[in-house]
Amino acid sequence: MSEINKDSTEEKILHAAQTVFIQKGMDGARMQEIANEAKINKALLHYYFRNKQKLFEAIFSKVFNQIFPDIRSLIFSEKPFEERLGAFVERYIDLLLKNPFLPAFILKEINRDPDFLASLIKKQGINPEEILQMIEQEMEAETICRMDPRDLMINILGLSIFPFAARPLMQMMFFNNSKKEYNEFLIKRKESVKIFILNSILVNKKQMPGG
Amino acid sequence: MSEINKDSTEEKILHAAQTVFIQKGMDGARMQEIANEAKINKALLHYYFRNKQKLFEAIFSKVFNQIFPDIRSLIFSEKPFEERLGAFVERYIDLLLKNPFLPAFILKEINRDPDFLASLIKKQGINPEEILQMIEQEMEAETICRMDPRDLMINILGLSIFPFAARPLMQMMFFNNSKKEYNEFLIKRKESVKIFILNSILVNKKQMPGG
DNA sequence: GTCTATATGGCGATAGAC
DNA sequence: GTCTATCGCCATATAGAC
Repeated sequence: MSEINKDSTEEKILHAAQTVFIQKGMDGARMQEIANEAKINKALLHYYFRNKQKLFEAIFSKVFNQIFPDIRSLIFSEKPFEERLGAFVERYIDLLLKNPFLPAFILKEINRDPDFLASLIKKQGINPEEILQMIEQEMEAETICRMDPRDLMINILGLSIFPFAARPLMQMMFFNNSKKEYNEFLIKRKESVKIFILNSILVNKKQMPGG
Repeated sequence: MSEINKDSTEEKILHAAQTVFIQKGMDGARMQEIANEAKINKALLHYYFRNKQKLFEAIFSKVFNQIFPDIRSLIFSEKPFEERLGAFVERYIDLLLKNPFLPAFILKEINRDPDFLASLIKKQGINPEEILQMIEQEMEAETICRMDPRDLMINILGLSIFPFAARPLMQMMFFNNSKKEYNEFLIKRKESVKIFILNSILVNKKQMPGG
């Protein structure tokens, strides 16, 4: 029981590795830089994680499971669909605001090892099929427009994630490269994305920005 | 006049470098691999482009200018806004279908060198301000909902680009990792994204998937 | 467990013949 | 312009003292 220490060397390594890997990616990261960040010796990295690949996988799965949090509780509550969808968008963008580099990191590394990615998805409790079916039920009940549920899912994710993943370019093109303005813009998107989606899928209602 | 040869060594290098850089990124790419791909010697790469960074920049600007084609002609035609927007989405997704790895590549490398990115944007004829103003005029004329024009632009780009950038994950989660099905899905999105956006922004009209 | 020192290999880059 | 050979560095990884 005594070795459960949040400031343990292993924890320090994991924290440092996450910082460096997220900014530089697997290829760009250097073991020395991670060791510096953790304020330990480089050899210790190998003592704890054998090699760079293993350390990277530890970080990637950690981060991956973090960005796909248990959505189910939000998605499958008793509230009306639009409320659940709104809550999901808000919570998701909030998560990204707290971890703004995750999207670029995930997208960057998603191609590296498809098998590893597949294993992570399986380990994860989330069942995409289940969510798609739920969306289909809503369409059946005609509370939302009929469309491919996968389109809707990917639209929701894209609208939430893209502004983070493409931040440097978007900020430069549309915000005079002002970090402050772009941050405010991202916060406002918790509302505007919600409205944009609901406007598109709600049947027979037109929700306006002000109301 | 005689040295304008499309099969020149320089062309072969550029083509090979694009293939490798797009798949592996700057950090992951190896000069040797590019040389193999071009079926030339590694030393020739340095003879033509001095170093890896310069070669990468040549590829990145080439690709960058390719993915930001002269949008103006489409955006600023005489046709009604919804038609122009629809045409833009279609043409943009078509471009991505022909170059499916560009989005991931661009997003991956967008953080590397902000100054270089800025210089590319400036060199490019596109003036984002001009497009935003045009969108604002449409809102003024009440042909589309009032909202932050930058939101609309980023929504359009995100909805078009994200399914390509996040392909491995989306394909695995929602399409049983079927490449064929995902390709068909992407093609259908030329229509569904258009509908999704127009549904959301058109005032007093509700466009349905079938009509 | 943590360190110093070193092995080992790979990569970008150059020298120099042709 | 194109090649072979090689340099010099740097990054991962290991050996071994403490």
